[in-house]
Amino acid sequence: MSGNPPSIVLLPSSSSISSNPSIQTVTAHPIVRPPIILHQQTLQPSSSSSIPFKNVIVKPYRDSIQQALTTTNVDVKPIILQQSDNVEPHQPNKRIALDSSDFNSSNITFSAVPKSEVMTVLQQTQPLNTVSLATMVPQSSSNSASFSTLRLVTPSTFINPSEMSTIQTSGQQILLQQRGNLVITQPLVTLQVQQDPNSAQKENNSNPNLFPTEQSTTNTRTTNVDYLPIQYQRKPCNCTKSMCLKLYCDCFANGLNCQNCACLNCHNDTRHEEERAKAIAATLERNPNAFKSKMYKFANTTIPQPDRPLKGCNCKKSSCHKRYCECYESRVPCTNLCKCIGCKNTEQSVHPLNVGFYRSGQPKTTSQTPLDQIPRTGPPTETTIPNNVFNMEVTEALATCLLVTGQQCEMNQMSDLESKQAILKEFQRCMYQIVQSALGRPPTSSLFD
DNA sequence: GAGTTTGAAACT
DNA sequence: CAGTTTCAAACTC
Ligand SMILES: [Zn+2]
Ligand SMILES: [Zn+2]
Ligand SMILES: [Zn+2]
Ligand SMILES: [Zn+2]
Ligand SMILES: [Zn+2]
Ligand SMILES: [Zn+2]
Repeated sequence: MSGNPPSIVLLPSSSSISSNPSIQTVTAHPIVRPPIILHQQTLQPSSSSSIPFKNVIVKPYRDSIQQALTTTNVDVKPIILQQSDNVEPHQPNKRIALDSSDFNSSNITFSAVPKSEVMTVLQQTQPLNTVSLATMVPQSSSNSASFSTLRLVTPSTFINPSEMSTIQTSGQQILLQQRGNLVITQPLVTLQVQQDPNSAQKENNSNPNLFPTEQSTTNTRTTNVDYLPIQYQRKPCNCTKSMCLKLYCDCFANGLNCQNCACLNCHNDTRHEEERAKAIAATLERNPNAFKSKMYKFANTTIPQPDRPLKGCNCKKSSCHKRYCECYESRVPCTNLCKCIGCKNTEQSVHPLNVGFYRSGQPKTTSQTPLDQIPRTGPPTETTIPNNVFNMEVTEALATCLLVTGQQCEMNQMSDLESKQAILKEFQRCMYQIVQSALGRPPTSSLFD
């Protein structure tokens, strides 16, 4: 309820930077595979064996800091602070009645662009239904648009310097650790083109992966990713025989050029555009839906993206409870389109925290998961926040902010310690914004400090 | 890290 | 279409 949707702008509290275009990229393969939250997380009392830390290397897609990720329409539901007497402590499949009846669609906006610009941009793009775009960010923190930092709602989860987010900036690399349901992933920096007839086809290395997705147009370069405006593809492929020009290759399947991949004989790069184009055409001919999101996975789109899966799985041995299953991997329950045998991937079985993970602006769920049921290692809290707060989109935006901060640190030649502190602070700031938004709080409740 | 299992994509 | 092969990733040890 409550009339107008608040919007929250998350932008890196930029400090002074000088545009230093020459940054070299470290070529380490990102290890990113967002873990699926399981039900019976055995919460061992803080031991070595409890929730394992996984290292996630956040690595910039492109070198310079000139990146921005802007996302609109993130899911946010109005949420009432309340203690969690409502929920069974440890019942796995217990879900809270969800009434999707009325949700307050507030906006969260992450961006590496000064606030003012973001706003403008948003205004421009909104009608066009474009969500993300990349912009050059000069530097210049706008008029001290710094958001302040407050206390986090869940202090236990973060800011535990020694054990927690080991953030190291070394070279161009930021090493984070993942904990609980917070997954830091490589920030997306697929430049997602705006509808801009001219600039789209520039030769600046911006966006090599354009994909024609409409079957209508034979092979026109649609300058626009109609269906996949935001790409979550990060994982490097390891193809050896497909030349990364078949759907076997995830990079190709997601409309991306291979980058930082370990593939052999890869032709899925800008140097084989012609061949690649043919491959795309061939693939589309085989299956016109090929590059549409088969499952929900990449359904965070603005345009026609089908609201339901186009296709089901055919699992026979995995009970659809392994990541072999595309439905499970996409964190959606199996549907009647699936021809699986022995399926256990039901509405009930999907952990609430996984619901809508890959959906942008995923609004459906009003259910909450008490923080003490969120897998983590710290002590419980009485607060609850809506599910799906840390979906892929939000997480990615968060990661982008951190990355930008790290790069700024480098450019300013800050010491390691300073950098760590800065990034941690940025993390804190972002978290605060996210939580605020998750709680349905108005945006600007920021204070200067 | 090597070897196996799995199911989507490709092929016939 | 259906049946088979190929493929790269998920998984196991
Ligand atoms: Zn590949
Ligand atoms: Zn690749
Ligand atoms: Zn490749
Ligand atoms: Zn399945
Ligand atoms: Zn399924
Ligand atoms: Zn199934």
